[in-house]
Amino acid sequence: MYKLTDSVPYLLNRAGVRIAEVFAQRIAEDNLSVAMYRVLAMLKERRESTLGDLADVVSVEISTLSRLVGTLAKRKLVSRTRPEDNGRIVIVRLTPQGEALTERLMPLAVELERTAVQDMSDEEVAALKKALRRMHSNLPAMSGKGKVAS
Amino acid sequence: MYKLTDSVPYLLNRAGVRIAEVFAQRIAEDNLSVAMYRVLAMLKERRESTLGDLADVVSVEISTLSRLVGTLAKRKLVSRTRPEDNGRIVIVRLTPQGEALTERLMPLAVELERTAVQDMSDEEVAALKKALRRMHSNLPAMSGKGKVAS
DNA sequence: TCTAGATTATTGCATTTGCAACTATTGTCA
DNA sequence: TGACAATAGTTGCAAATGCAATAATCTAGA
Repeated sequence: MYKLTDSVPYLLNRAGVRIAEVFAQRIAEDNLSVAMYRVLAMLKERRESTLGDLADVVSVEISTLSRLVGTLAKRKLVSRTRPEDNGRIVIVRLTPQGEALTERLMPLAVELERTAVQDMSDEEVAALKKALRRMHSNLPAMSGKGKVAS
Repeated sequence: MYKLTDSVPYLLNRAGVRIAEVFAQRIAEDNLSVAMYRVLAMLKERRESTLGDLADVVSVEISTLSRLVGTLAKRKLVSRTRPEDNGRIVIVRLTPQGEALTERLMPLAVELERTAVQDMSDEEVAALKKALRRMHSNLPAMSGKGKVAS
């Protein structure tokens, strides 16, 4: 029998919102949002990325990301380049300052995660991550809202 | 070694966003948002609730919820009452129409959940839920943003 | 080669959201 | 009892968000 408060989507959202709230507060003094942090951390991981790829990774609309990257660029935390061999895409990279900031913030993320999973074993955490990845891949990506083939 | 794309907060957000997107699309024809559905489903579960309690359950700001419940009330899906013995609080209840709509939508939520966890065993799903609840309780509630005692 | 279509990002616009301020009511304790 | 504090909800306002439309570039087929 179905109960909202025992359903996976609900519990997922609840945990996700809370963890994001806590992290948002920690990075607020640097005037960063959680999405901004994810962009920076992603670039630290991959060195460079296009807007579209970043949008996929960060799970936000590309239009939102365009503006978000714009403000990061204004603050000299990232650079935006249109390659000569491809004038459509925009390559985003960390600046040295962006990299320094990211390195300073990552330990906070590590600590937050440790707090969140504090009473779980390594196996439990691994199972959790696996489940989260599975659910993501079990659901359609649906970029063009109500689109069914074409 | 830390990797954003292997961190729990990131994976949590990614799965949560995607599952919410899919559900949002399914209930869009009824002009409902996911938060609205959660309010309705919560009231179906508890019969009645105050705004503050609903805000906690649904994980949104009470100001947002106030407006959200306002539009639900305008559509006659819920009723708002200030009890005579307590003029501060507002009791929200489902109307018959709201109940009918909720009953119609709940199977969609069930099916979505089934799709999301399709390749997991009952034990795995139970462990997932347990982990999600734990993380939620492991993190501070922080209603008043940067507040530390007083 | 030239054109129609696809891809990628940006911008306009309306909606949603959250924080802060405010109102109203209730609780407390001197 | 009376005043001050605490609680509950609403509203103003600015910021963030998403969708749709647009611009610019690239790709592919005739």
